[in-house]
Amino acid sequence: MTSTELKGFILTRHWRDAPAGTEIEYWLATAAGPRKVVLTSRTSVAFVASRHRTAVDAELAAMPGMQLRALELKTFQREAVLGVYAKHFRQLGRLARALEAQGIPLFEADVRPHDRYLMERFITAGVRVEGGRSERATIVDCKLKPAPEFRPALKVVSLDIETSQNEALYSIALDGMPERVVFMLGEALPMRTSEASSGPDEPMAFSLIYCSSRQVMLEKLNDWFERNDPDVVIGWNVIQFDLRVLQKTADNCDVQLLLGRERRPIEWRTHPGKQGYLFAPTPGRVVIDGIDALKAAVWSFPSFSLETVSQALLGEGKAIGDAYDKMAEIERRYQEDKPALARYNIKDCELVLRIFDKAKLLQFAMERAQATGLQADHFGGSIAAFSHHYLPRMHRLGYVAPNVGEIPSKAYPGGYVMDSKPGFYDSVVVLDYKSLYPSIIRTFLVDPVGLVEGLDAGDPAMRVQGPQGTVFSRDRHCLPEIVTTLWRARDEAKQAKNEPLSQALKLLMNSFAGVLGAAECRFFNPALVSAVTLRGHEMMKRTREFVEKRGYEAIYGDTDSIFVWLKRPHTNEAAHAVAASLAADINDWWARGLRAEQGLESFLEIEVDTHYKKFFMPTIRGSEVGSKKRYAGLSADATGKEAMVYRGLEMARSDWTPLARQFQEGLLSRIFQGEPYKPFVTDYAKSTLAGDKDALLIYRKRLRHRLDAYLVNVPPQVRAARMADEHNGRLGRPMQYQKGGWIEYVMTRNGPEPLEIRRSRIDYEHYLTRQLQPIADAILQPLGESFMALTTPRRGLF
DNA sequence: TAGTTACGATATGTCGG
DNA sequence: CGACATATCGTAA
Repeated sequence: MTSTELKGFILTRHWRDAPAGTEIEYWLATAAGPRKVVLTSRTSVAFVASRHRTAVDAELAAMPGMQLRALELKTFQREAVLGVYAKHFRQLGRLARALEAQGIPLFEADVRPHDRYLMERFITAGVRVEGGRSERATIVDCKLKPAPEFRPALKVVSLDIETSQNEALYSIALDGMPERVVFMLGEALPMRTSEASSGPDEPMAFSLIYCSSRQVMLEKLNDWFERNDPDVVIGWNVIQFDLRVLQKTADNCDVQLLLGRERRPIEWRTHPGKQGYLFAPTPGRVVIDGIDALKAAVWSFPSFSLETVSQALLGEGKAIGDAYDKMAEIERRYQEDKPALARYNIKDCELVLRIFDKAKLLQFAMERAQATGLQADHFGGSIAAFSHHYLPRMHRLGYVAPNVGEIPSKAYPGGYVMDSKPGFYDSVVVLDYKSLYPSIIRTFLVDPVGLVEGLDAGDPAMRVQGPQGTVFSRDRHCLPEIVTTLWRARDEAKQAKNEPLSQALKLLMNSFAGVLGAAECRFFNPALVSAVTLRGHEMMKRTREFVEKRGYEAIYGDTDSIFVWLKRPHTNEAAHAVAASLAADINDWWARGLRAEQGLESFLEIEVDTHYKKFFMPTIRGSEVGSKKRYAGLSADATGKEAMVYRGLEMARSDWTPLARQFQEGLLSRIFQGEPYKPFVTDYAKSTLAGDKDALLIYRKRLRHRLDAYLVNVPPQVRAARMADEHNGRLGRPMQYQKGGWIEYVMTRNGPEPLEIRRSRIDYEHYLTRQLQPIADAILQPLGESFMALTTPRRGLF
């Protein structure tokens, strides 16, 4: 009964309506192992405008166990509200629907009990457990308090399966915990002498367990999970493939798949928007997919296949050819060499573990959960994270949250993109505003409640004028404080070299302006988000004036950055010094100006981003007008370290061929380094035509839609994919592209042909005029040259 | 278990000559 | 045939 202090990290959360009232369940990871926290008989609350009391009373007559109470709260329309208290959370949903039919909004009826409990106590992930009754690993009716710093060591298992091409389960591998194992369908083959002597003699560091049926495999899997009891399950596409196939297999052979704690099943959900995308809530365990986690942490790779990512991060893979070779090889090993299939299977588990380690994905997921208030395996969720932070603070200012859809959707401006001045330059420095939108929110007090309060702040001195006639309260707001807290936490994380936390906080802050512009967010308001973006426009224009008054020229800028041409070549040190002093002066100028003119404290902070010793800004193709979002440069950091930078150009785009990208890189680097470039152009074209670069001709494009959804026109990648799948059909192989995906093809004299069937001759003319010439001319024309002139042998020359 | 707008390039398909 | 609109992809921030 007397509890020593227990701290935990929330792994999963759940609610259910029990006879005595709503129950909330949290699974925690603690230093002493997993604990289940159950909070019983919880009352749920929603809000309704007091003027609808009669209508609400009429509805409640048929709903026992609900109560109304007048509260000191109001809506965004500044109407007084009643609290509606329900013994069962589901009653609130029913009431909301009944009232909606009468045009009466019920506010916050969609905030789920387990989230509500946490947010109102400022808990995100780390908790301290106080009081309650303990029985073994379960704690009932305790209190949870925030313990933001608590991070337990989590037990992680990496799971991977192998199947036939039709998803018939062959084997299951589990790695990362002491009991490393592969469950294999079938029985050990008697080993032939030749195999035993020629095969690799390595000892298997895992147990290979043969199972006589899939039913047995799944039962052994269930037992393994119960015995080893991991906190976290990781894998590669693990929910959409491995767990889905395991569940399907279990359903087909009439056995239960029980991977949750207490041998509970996965509670499958489908994504409301993304067709066919599954969620796999698993009681007590967090399921983290490596691909989703990398994307959430804004890693970028040419492809997110396990092979590509392990090559990029670990310098190692285990490729056995293309997808078709891979399937054939798995089939062969299953038939002829099961130990080899097992090794292959567990090797994937190991790669995933090492990728998680290398990219610190588990730390990122935990820090993100702590920062956002979302469950650790819930990626995306910007809107939910905003609500988690905003709702409790808003309640304390006396407001209830609006419902989604109160404000009609409307277009609003985004970032300001300056017209560029095209050409080649020496010494261009880039200054950029650090976390621009969060800094605007902090400085100009942009806030949903602030906008409501600004309407009738009696004292004009308590208002801040925003763009388009908006007015914000100077002292009643939430978002600026939330941003300030996160900003400080991020500075601390940086100091402590906690990169995952710093990254998580940055992403969270940057999502705040975005969600105010998302119609699915309850705080959506075009006026509010415009107040942020238009401030940004104004800042960019004023920054430009400042820079030009100093005698420099702004040649480009995008949203939060300004490209300043120093007008003559500077040494790297000199350029960095000029940039640093410009940045300091701009920051000082904002601070003094905002204080003097509006009495605001400036959190605007411009900083030196890059010095480009050499810089190239192209024109729009076939025009003299400077391009936007496309440029290249040779950067040098403060220590003098140089790097080529490409933004938006073909070099930065995965849908251009390697031929084109290598050409652009070769040409620009020669020009930037002051090396001869004309022979390069001539030779490159010549060797392309000679077939020396045939390995570089492959286009790789995504099919973003189902193959049968391309109706209006048929782009090359779709033509290639249709050919490939017809081919697969003829061979009796499964179709690869029907639901979209990635396709690789080359351009032949008979049009695009997928890699699966390359029979026609290469269309070199296409590669010359469509891949090399546009790139060459964009670069050469400012230099008074052209691709044609350099690649057409002139008459009379020889 | 839904953050955003701004921008550019190519290929396709239609229309009028 | 070229002018033009639009579909599609991928990217910057």
